Amino acid sequence: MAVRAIAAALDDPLDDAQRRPIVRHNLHDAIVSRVRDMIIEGTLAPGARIHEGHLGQELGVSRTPLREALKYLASEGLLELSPGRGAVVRKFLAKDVKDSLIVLANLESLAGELVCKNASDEDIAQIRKMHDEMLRHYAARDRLVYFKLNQSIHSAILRASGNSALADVHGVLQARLRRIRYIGNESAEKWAAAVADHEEMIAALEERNGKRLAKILAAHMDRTWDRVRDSI
Amino acid sequence: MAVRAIAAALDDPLDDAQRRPIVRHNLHDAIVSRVRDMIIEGTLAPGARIHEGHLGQELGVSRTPLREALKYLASEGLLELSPGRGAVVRKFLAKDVKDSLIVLANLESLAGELVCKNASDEDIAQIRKMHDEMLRHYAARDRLVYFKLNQSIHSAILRASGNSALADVHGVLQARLRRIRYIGNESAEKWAAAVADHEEMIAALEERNGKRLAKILAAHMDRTWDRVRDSI
DNA sequence: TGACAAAATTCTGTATGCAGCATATTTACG
DNA sequence: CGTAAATATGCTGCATACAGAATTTTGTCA
Repeated sequence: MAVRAIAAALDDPLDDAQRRPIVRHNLHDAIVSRVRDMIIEGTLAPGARIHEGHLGQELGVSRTPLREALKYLASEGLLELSPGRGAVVRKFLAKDVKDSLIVLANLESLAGELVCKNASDEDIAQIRKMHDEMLRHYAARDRLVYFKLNQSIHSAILRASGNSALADVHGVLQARLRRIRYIGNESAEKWAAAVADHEEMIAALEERNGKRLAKILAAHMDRTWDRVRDSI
Repeated sequence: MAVRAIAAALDDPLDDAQRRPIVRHNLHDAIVSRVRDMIIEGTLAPGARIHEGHLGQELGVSRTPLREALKYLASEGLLELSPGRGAVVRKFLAKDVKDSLIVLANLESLAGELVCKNASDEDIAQIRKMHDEMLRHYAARDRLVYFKLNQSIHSAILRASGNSALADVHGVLQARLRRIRYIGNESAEKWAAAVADHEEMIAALEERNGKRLAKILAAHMDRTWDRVRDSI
């Protein structure tokens, strides 16, 4: 199921360094995750044409399952297919990014209201745990792990909202922007502001104040635009 | 690009009777549209397992491009992939439908505000044209053409909003629900109420009253739930 | 030297074949 | 006669091979 695959990848977005070899069972999912990560990390640069032969060799798989994975990713919007010319890594223009952030703000806002209604206490505790861990990595200025936890928190909120369609489309948009948000350098103040947003978030969530959480999430997304606009 | 393919299919959702043969150029898109239509029309029933050999033979293509199309549709959420067992037409539970409608209401609401700001006069004139034609087919009680135009109007509003990410995710959710909305029988009164909604819609659009249009679209989507809930 | 045309190369698109797994059927046994 | 094991069948997953389109290279002429 699409949702699961996306959700799984969201939990483990940017694995550092070199990759474990492709697993033998469920090759499709493995290739999809790997290529998705390569796009997000920039190994496959935006606008770059994908050479099926080379990439297949690099991953140690033949062209057939690789092509299937490429079609899958094209449907997610990470690749574009031009007939006769194969797949190209999609370039996101500034407008695409801004448009996506507007939609994300809306979706997260809705999720904020729902999660306060529908989340179990364990869900919230789990999110709080991630939040605390994220704070530790903020204190250590460990940007990569911070980023991964940040994404995981947002995904967890969406999942805990109980609306899988919502989590699904959110996952697609979040995946599209992950690279840009990752490379988007934020100054110390902006980073601090983002952390402050998260503090408010978790507070609103724990008091199950849907309206407030929705507002914070939307505003948080608005500020994200300021953080990434220069890196597009 | 995913968006284009979806948008194209939205314009021509349920072509009646027998199909033109698969075109030779751009086989991928052709197969994707055809299989998507077969799912929407119910030729491929929800829960049904897809037999690659048979379906390929029926469409006159080999398994390779067919499998690629199946992965693509799985990413759209119309199919589910289970390793070793191939693709199965996704079953939408009542909750899935309701969840999707909630998200759709939100997205269309946002689109309503945007379209009043961003649409060109020609865009609006075009939508008005579709609306008038839809009314003629309502008068003739031609449910199929009415349905197609209805869907096209919603898609056109989304496209005219100028936010492609928004139109994109809307397209995915709309595609998932198309079959259910199509078979959802509405009584004469409910159908009339839907038409009345559309009248209000077009009025709000023409006076570019974003708030009003957003409200109408959201309410329209809420009522859709009543129309389809029994047919799930 | 630059531009155009033709040939050669490379890459994509599709079909086919085979291995392995899942399922259906048969057979053996309680 | 029912249940479980064993066998047989069928289907999916993957690799490879080939045809045709796209691109690059080479050659020729102005």
